[in-house]
Amino acid sequence: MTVRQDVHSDDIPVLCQSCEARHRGVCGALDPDQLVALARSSSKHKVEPGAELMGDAEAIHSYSNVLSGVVKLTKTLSDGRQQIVGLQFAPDFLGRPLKAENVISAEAATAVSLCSFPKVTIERMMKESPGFERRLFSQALSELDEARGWMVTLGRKTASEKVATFLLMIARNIDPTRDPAVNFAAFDLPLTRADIADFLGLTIETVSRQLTRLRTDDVIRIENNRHVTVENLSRLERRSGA
Amino acid sequence: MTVRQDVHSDDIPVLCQSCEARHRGVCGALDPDQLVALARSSSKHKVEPGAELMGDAEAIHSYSNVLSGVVKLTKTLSDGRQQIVGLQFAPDFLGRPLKAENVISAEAATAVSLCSFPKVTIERMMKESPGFERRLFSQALSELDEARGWMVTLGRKTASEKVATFLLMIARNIDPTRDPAVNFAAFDLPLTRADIADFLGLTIETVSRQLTRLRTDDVIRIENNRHVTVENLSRLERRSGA
DNA sequence: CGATAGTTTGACACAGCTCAATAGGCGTGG
DNA sequence: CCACGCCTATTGAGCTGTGTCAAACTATCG
Repeated sequence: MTVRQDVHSDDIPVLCQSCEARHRGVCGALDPDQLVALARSSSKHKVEPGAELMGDAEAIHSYSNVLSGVVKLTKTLSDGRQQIVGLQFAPDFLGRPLKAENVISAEAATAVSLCSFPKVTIERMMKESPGFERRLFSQALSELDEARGWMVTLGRKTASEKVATFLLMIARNIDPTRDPAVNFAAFDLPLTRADIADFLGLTIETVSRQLTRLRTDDVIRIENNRHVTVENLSRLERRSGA
Repeated sequence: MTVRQDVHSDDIPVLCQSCEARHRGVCGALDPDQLVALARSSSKHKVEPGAELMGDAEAIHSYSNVLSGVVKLTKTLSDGRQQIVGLQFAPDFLGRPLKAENVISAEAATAVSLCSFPKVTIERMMKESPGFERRLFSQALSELDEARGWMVTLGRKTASEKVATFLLMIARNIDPTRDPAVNFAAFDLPLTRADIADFLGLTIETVSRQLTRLRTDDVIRIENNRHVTVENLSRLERRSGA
C-alpha cells in the first residue's frame, strides 16, 4: 500500500486541488509532478443530460474522470432492445483501457462534469506510474464484481426485488460523502423510468407499478416523480432479496 | 520436478513447456527466469466435476491457471437462488486479484486441471513484472466486457435467444485451438441443464424445451443429452438475437 | 394556459414458471 | 447380458408474473 505524500496544496495544479478523483479516484496514485503533467493535457467540461460520451464500436480517443453527475453505460441489440450495463458516479474513470474500440456506449444520465485526457496521455501515465495502472486495474475489478452482482439481479430476482435493489444501489452511490452506517437516505433519481427499466430488464410500466407498491407499503416516499426518501434502508434491503 | 541450476535465458521449466497459459495466458508475459521462479512454487493438479475451487466470502490463499476443463463462477442469494456469473476455460486465470476475500464461488463444471500458485507468489510477480500485471488487467477487462454482454442476454433476450447465445459461446470457447472462421462446431456440453438454467436465468424445463425446439428446427443435433453438433453456426447466431 | 414528455393505472395476453408424470442414460450387481 | 435403481432430461397441463396496449394523469416550460 502506498502512503499518500504530505503535499502542500501549492504543489498541486489548481485544476486538481478540490478534485474528488485526486482523493478516491485514479489520480490519487500520482505525485505532484505527475499531476502537473497530467493536468497539462486535461480539460474539464460539463455536458447536458442525454449527451453521448462514447459510442459503441467507435475508436477511443480520450478517457475521463467523472467529477459529478451520473453516466449510463449501455449496450443495444440490433433490433433496438437496450440494456444499461453499468452506472458511473464521481470519481469513476470512464473509458475502456487497453483497447482501440469501445464495445459499449456511454451517455450522460444527468448533467455531468468530466475531466478528460487524450488516449496517449493515459497510456503514457499507465507506463510511467505503476500506481496509476494499479488504480485502473482495481477499478476494473470492482466494476467486474458489480457487473456480476447485477447478473444475479437480472437473472434471478423478481421485478419488485430488482427495483428495491436498484434504489438501494442509487442511495449508496449518489452522494460520495455519504456515511454508509446511516440508515436513512434521500436523493433525486438520476434515471427516468425508461432508464430504470433498461437497467433492470423490465418495462416502464412494471417499474412504475413496483415503485407504487413500495410507496403504498411505506418503504419509500416519492415527490415530483424524482425525489425519493427512504426512512429505513434496512427495510428496503429486506425487499431486495439480497 | 527438478529445475536445473544454471538456467540459460532460453531454458523454460518442464512444467511450462507445453502449457497453454504460457502462450495465450498470463504466463506469456514472463521471461524464462521469471517462469522458473514462478514454477518453483506452482503445483499442477486435477479435480473432479463438482469440486469447489473457491468459496464466497472465503479468504484468498491461492490463484490458478485453468489448463483444461470448464470452471463455473457462481453467486447465490440467501434463499438459495443461484446464478452463474461466468465460465472459465483454458488458459484463463482464476481468482480475484487485489482482494483479501472472494465475492463469488468457483466450482469445476467438468474435470479440470489447474496450475496453482500461492497468493504471495502472484503478488510478488505482479510487483516485479509489469507485463504480468498488464495481462491480469487485460483479462479482467475482457471478463468485464463479457459480464456486460451477459447482462444484455439476461435482461433483454427471450428464452430461445438465451439458449442460442449460450450454445454459441460454448462452441467458441470450448476448444482453444478452434478456428473462428469455421462455420461448424461439435462439442460436449460442459454444463448440465440445471447449470445452463442457472447461467441464463431460466428453469431447467425452459432450457430443455428451447433445446428441443432448436433440435426439431434442425439448427443443432444432440446425442446422449450432452454431445451437440452445429452444422451452421451462422444459423444459430441468427437465433441468438445478436 | 396549452403543449409536450414523462408517469401512472387498467385490462388483457402470453412467455416462462410450477408441478407432475414419463422417458432416457448409465453404473452396479446378479 | 439383463435387471434394477438412480439421476438427469423431456414432455404435458395449467398458472402467474410481467409484458402489451391504451387511456388518463402530472410536471414542466414556453
